[in-house]
Amino acid sequence: MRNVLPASVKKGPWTREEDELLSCYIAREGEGQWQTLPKKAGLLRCGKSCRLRWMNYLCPSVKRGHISADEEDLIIRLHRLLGNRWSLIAGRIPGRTDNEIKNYWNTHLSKKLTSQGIDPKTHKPLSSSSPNPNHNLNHSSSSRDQTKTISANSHENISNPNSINLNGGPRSDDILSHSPDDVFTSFLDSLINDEMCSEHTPTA
DNA sequence: AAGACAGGCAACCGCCAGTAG
DNA sequence: GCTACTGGCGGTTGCCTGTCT
Repeated sequence: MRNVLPASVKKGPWTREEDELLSCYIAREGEGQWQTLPKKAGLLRCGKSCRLRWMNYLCPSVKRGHISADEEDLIIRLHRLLGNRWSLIAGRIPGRTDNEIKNYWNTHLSKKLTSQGIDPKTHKPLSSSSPNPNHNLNHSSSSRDQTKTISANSHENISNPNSINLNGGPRSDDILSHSPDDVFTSFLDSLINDEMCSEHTPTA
């Protein structure tokens, strides 16, 4: 049986007391063990709810408040590269959570792009409806598939360094000496750099 | 002043991948 | 190899608040 919660489990907005209980417990015991955490911390919440609350609101590294123009620009660029991979996008923007970015995209940026005549899904002009399958990542596939594609590419690059465009990106010997996560991070950096270069130096 | 409406955001839900037994 | 469990993710919902009529 999965997701069978006791009838007493609480839902809805968190109270200040609950926040304090959760924060104190994690400060004392650390993160993790989310399934058993609520009971140990004296909370009537499910583990998932505790994790979400911590990750999106209580974690000290979370930066709350207005998203700057630079951050907004970065979100748009990353979304163009990654699609709806909010956790990946959030990972590139310090202090911002996937949920916050997802909400900001859905409430602000998608409308902003639409008002500029840009399809927020494909980042192409709304007038040209035919998607280009070779443009960066394949937006027609599901977001999870996109992750697989990106990951597959990045791992392929480990075994075959010649297949990666290293212009401005990581050197092949760096790739081989780094963990897969580092490789992916470097790969993403190179994609972003390429993106910015191509935007400022249009090709013939 | 009050009801209707829309926008923003916190939180929930369901699915999937990884992993331990 | 199979099963159950856990953590993580993206999509979606629904409440709260501000604005409009």
